[in-house]
Amino acid sequence: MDRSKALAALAALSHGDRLDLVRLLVRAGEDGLAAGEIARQLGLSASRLSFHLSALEQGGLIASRRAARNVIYTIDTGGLGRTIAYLLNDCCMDHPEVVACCQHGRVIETPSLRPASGGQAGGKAGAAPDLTAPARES
Amino acid sequence: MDRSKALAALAALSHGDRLDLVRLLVRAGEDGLAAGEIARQLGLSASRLSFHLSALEQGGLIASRRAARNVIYTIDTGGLGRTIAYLLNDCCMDHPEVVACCQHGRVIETPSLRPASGGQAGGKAGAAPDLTAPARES
DNA sequence: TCCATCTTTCAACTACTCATGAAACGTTGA
DNA sequence: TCAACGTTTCATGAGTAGTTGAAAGATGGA
Repeated sequence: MDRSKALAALAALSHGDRLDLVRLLVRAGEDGLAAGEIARQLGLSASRLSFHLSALEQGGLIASRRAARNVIYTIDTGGLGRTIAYLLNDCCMDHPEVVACCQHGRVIETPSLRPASGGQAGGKAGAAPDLTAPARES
Repeated sequence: MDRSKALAALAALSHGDRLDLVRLLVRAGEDGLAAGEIARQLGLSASRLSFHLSALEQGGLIASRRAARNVIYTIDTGGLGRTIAYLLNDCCMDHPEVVACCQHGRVIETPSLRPASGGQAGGKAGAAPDLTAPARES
């Protein structure tokens, strides 16, 4: 992932409404949600939502497809993952403490989430040392 | 990590100069770098650097300490890790594909995951997410 | 104490992002 | 083809971030 793309993605994520939007689309899974439905759930005007959606799409974080009269938006898990990977890999250069902190945030305390999937990526669990990891405070 | 803190951190990261600054401080490790040295290496004016530094400090991504005439800035690995963890955990809800992409991005070099569309998201697939499935093209 | 060095703060300006409502565009069904 | 619906784009104004140079604050050495 190149720098400008990562910057666009980060800029897109640094807004409360758009963070909510991402969360909503992650929950929605691959079915996605129509723009109107998103606007209803987040309480946004159509034009404002469209503005946010285009920011996220330009940042490579969501994708869209037309379905009849609706435009369905879905989360782009690849783009999201690459953005986070960019931070970890390119920016933080896999700094052990950052990675550990990150893993603790993920492994410990996984609340009752239901992103529609079975379980959370067991990826790597015990790998990380304690370090400073304040874990997430929720 | 609360939402407003995460937003401040993400906003701080969504600027090229500040991303370079983070990278520089990660490299510098816990010894950190003096503001003047940072300005020299990044080719920034003193006031502009100070502006960026305060944005990063406010976002909880760096810390500072005085050493004689210099102010030494160091990366806050905890803050950085918590920010990334917030994205993964709270926002993406540990979506298997995001996590996988993220892990691959770190270990290998971000394989060519299909951006959106194709995604066979763990959506409602039911079975455990095929974490190992996507990448691994080598 | 005075001066040199390093860093931050301030004021002014530009440019951009955000928010709002109206209009335009694309699609569907009659 | 026309009307209805869902969505995006446009025009406008307000607010905020970014940039620059000058001035002020903090520290150490003579």
